[in-house]
Amino acid sequence: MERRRRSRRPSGDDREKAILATAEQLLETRTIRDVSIDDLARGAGISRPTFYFYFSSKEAVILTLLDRVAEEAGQVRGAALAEAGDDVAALWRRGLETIVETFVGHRALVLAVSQMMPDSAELRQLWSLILAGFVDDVELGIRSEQQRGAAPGGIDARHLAVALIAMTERLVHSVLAGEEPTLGTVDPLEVVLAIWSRAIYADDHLGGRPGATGPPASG
Amino acid sequence: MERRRRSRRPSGDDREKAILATAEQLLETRTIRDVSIDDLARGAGISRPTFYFYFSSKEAVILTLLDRVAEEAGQVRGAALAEAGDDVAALWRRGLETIVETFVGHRALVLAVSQMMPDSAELRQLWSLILAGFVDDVELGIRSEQQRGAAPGGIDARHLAVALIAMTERLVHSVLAGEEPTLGTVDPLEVVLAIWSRAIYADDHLGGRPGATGPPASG
DNA sequence: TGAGCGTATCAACACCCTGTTGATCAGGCC
DNA sequence: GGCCTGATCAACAGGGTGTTGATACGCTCA
Repeated sequence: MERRRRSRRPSGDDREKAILATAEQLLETRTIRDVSIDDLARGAGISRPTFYFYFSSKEAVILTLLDRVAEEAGQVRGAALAEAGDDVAALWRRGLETIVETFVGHRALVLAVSQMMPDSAELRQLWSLILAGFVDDVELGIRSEQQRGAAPGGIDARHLAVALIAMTERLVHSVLAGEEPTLGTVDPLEVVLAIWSRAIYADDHLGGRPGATGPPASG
Repeated sequence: MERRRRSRRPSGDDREKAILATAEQLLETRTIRDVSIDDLARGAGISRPTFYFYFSSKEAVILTLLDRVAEEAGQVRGAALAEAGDDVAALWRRGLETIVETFVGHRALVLAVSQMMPDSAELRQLWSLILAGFVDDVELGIRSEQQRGAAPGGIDARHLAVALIAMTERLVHSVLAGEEPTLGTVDPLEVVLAIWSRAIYADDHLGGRPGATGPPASG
């Protein structure tokens, strides 16, 4: 691991970091829409045109920030899987905690990203990459449980995983944004986990086949 | 039902309609961000300042459009409940279809709303009102099934309802926006319904109590 | 009938934000 | 010492929002 850049610029690299730091800081108190490029520039001690020397747009700043999170998410995903042993229940819980933590641990950024997504194909793509990672893990877990007979089939593992991650994402986002309707004071994680459990392990009797009518009482 | 306004303006009322119609039309092909107030004005055959005579902002236009949907949603909710008889499975399916239809039937508007929500407290409020209506219905259904013993307890009906609506909302939105990861070619409604079924009727064994470890195989 | 009042309309303005241009400056290097 | 490259910014161009002040239309009431 030798250092790559021999000619370290006196300030250039620091300026970039300063911009990113300013962005993170300002996002703690304001919406991304309310943070102008001038704000970012001033915060980093430079003028607006100089900002453009480092980033091509506000979007690029957020993208860089999100890149970090994406990398972090990839790493913890692997770690969570390796960590827990045979305890399947603990493994699900740990996995869900990891996912939730990824969002909650970057509240300001996540909200900014969700606000800019409609305007940025690149952001959408990177975000969906992060989600896809989570979906892959959950899908794998479901498939594994289905194959060893612990979980019933009937729903495609992939579809189930996509839906469960969608639910989790939306619910966490609601909480982060303070939206209604709420789960109240309850830890969203517990609610989500309970539904994951039922969705993955229980059998369905409301299924797609027409004619299936009376719902059997399942104790 | 007598007409209220005796002095019907020669054009004023029509202008307002024209603006709303223009908005709906333009949203079919562009993002709300890409529709300027000037576009709306020109589309309605007026100048930009005149637009402000009818609406105070772009947000107000979307709000008016969403108001209609909110009313419509309230009406079909009642209808769906009254319609189906004893067939509980059909009732759930019908209810879910109603909800999904509300979103899908107004694709352009829904996408516009979701884009403006971060910037508009009023939009957030109205949107959450619509959602709350759906949540109430689902909660009622769950509670009813739990009380007659068809559905197990273990998850609070309200929380379950909130989470299921969140999942549905997010998933439908993904499809409307063409986001990844996708459910593929499958009808999202079937996937969602299957998960509703499991979440509402099956029992959980991954639950919150620590110590619960080995997942029992459920047939 | 014509003064008066609300409705409706818009040119022109003030403002803010983004992104670009072109000039400038500082330092390493040949 | 000349020159390229990195870095910087005043000034500009362009596009969007929301406001102001003047104006025109039509109805009503004296």
